[in-house]
Amino acid sequence: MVIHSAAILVQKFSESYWMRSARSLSSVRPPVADKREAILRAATQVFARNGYFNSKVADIASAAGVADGTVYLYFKSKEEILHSIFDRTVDEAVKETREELQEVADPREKLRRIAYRHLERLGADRDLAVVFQVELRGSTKFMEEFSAAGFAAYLALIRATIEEGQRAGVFRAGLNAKVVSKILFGALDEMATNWILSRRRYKLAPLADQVLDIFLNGVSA
Amino acid sequence: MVIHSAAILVQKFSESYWMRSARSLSSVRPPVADKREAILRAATQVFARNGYFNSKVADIASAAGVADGTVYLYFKSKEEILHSIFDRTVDEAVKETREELQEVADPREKLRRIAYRHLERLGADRDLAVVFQVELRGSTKFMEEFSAAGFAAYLALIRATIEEGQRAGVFRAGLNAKVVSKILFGALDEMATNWILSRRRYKLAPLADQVLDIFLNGVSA
Amino acid sequence: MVIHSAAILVQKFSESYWMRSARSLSSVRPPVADKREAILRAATQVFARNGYFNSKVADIASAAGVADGTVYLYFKSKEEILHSIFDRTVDEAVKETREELQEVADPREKLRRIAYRHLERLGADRDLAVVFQVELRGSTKFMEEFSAAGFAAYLALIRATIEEGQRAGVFRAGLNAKVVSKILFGALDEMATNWILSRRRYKLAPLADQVLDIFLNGVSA
Amino acid sequence: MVIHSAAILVQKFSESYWMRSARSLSSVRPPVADKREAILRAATQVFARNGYFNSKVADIASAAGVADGTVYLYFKSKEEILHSIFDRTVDEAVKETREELQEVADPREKLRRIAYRHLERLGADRDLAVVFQVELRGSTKFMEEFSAAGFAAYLALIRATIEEGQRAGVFRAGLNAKVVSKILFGALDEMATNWILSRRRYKLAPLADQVLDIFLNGVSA
DNA sequence: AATGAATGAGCATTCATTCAT
DNA sequence: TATGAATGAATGCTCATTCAT
Repeated sequence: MVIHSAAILVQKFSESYWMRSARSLSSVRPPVADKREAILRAATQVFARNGYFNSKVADIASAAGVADGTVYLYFKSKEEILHSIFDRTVDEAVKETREELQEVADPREKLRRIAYRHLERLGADRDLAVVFQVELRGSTKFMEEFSAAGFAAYLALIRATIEEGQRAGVFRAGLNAKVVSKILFGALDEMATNWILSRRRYKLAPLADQVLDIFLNGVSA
Repeated sequence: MVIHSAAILVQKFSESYWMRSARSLSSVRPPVADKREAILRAATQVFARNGYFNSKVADIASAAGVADGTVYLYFKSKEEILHSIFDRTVDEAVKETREELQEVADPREKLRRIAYRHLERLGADRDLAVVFQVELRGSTKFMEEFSAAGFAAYLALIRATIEEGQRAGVFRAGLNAKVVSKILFGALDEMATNWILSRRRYKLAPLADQVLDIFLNGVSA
Repeated sequence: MVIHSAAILVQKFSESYWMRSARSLSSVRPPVADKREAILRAATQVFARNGYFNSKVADIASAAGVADGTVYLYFKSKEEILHSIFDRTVDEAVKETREELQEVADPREKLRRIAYRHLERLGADRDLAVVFQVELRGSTKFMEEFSAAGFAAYLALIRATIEEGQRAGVFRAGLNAKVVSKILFGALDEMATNWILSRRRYKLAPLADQVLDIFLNGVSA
Repeated sequence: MVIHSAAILVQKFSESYWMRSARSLSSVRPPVADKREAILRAATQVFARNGYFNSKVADIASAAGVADGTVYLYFKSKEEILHSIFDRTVDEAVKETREELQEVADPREKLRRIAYRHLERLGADRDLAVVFQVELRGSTKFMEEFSAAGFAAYLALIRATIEEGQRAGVFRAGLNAKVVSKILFGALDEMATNWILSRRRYKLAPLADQVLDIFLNGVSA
């Protein structure tokens, strides 16, 4: 009973973050993952709306519901947040695409899946799309670094599919698979960028068909 | 003789700056045009090397060989410099492309010219290419503004050629010319971006052939 | 007893900074109030010595013992600092004067108190006096804004006292109280300004007697 | 005849400023005086409307109808322009007041003339009044310098009249003439300042009567 | 882990003044 | 004398990052 009153006291404090976190470090620990996630999500939104350079870390923190300093417990710098958004998304896309490709055999169908999912992904989250199509482009250094990382893996998926098709005699053997894969990527990329910049609101993913129509026609043996 | 003395008088005055300046808009007083040009050139270089946001106006001024304040005699702001680089180049590209297209009749050949000149232009000035492929992309607002300006005119040239080819029965009539033109542009754009980001040094323009090979195959009737 | 253990728990937490801060707004966490005060004090000094326009925010910050950026945690701009100096002082003067006037009944004695305290206040802090007599005068906009604010309240005190004296038959009824109050204020103001500009060092407050001698003689019925 | 043709030639050039000025340096010379005057007038207006610190020399030049650089042919610096406005006006006021005082004998009437003319002068040129009542006050250094110059002479006129009145037994002998003269000046000064800051438009000069009513009553023997 | 007050480096822009013409 | 293009020193304010609590 008297203990109870103590418990009540404690319970009252238990609403404050530090008590919860003290309790959950070993067991639940949703805060950690949650906060990193929340910051990443908030940053995507803030970057998309204001542009990377015009976005303040304080804005991200506030949008994520954490204190300014907390951001630095999860990310080394503002730039690393941008990097992380890229990394997380590309890695996921690569993984997802890989799995999806295993379900299909026909190289043409594989490319169709890649293209469709590519646009579908971007079309599903406008803020993320803006970050990918606009904000991530504003830095040579950034693009250089990442063209060597996950992005290369993504392009490699396309390229491997092209080569597969060439070996299968479906695509013309004389084509440079590397260049060809960039052509497809560039075309899809342009669709995405235009979709973002357009004031009109339309579905992005269906454009994959038009792109593929021409592309496949163009590369077929 | 007395006339002579009058002539001398005049000759004497003809040395004063204001008389010379009337005579010499092109020779003696090139500073005006020259400085604007110099600043634009310097800015292209500085932006390409450091990125727009990391470039200081002082860097541009010093690279252009003028004082910091002088920059503001020719441009209202740092941003206007970036805009001017874009404007000048796109306007010129549109004009040049228009003229070139008049020399040819075959839509396929027209597209070939567009594509080749597109890559040739960027391949000829790496700094300018970096500004176009990287720095100009880092701002939604910027891209939105300009997609409606000179850039739209450039895309319209491609689109018009596509439509021309459709009317001539050279390209498939069922294709959406707008989308198709973006596909071509996107493919070329990706070639340019990859060229910039690559550490390897290769000729950019020749890639136009590979792009067109696939593209024309893809759209042909 | 068990209650006691609860109390202990609480006591344990009471050592953390956030609990202390709740308790110690006046003692442990004086930084907040202190820094604002320090900046205001430093600014008064810096403004008085260099003039408002020649004073750098960095000077104020350094004089206050804080970083440049800290100034902006307490004030929105350099101008707001000047405003705050004015506000704080006038508000206090009005309040103080009001209280003092309640202790007296005779309108003549009231004016004497006002005049004496007016000069005494300025005479007690030369830097503040300089800011008031010199720096605050250098802007029409500024003076217009404030003639409508606290300053009006101050002048109203004088005016009310005059009118009171008129009703009491002590001061001539025919006089325009508004103009009369400005005459007194103007005379005192000039004393203060001259005191500041003079290289001689003399007591300012005693001049109130000479001003009042003439003034009261002039307005008496 | 031939000479004539030379004369015609010369006449043609005579429209340019430098030839006119060459001719007129010895005789007409309106440009010099005119331009100095024009700049002073323009500066008064510009300072009054924007404040001294917010006024650009370029604004003054443009308002005066001369080139930026021309300003520096007549004044050493922006500050000297402000000084010159003060000097010119005070010197004139002192001279004018001196002359006016010689027409009168009665010290009371003399003060009346001083006060009336003081307010009349300021009331006649609002821009000049703003510069005097507001812009010139914003600098300790400035006020210090000038309290020792023409301004002192002006105050001395008032003081001398007071002393004259004391000797004549019209004003109380026990009063400190120096302080008394400042009281009068301060009262008038406040009238002027209030007139400027007020949005209401009323005649300034008539206020001299109310000021003098009280002042003379206050100092009379 | 979380907080947010404090820090201080960094920079675009202005504008008084100069000087070649 | 007049011009006005060019200069470059000067500074308020921002914001990523740190760190005491």
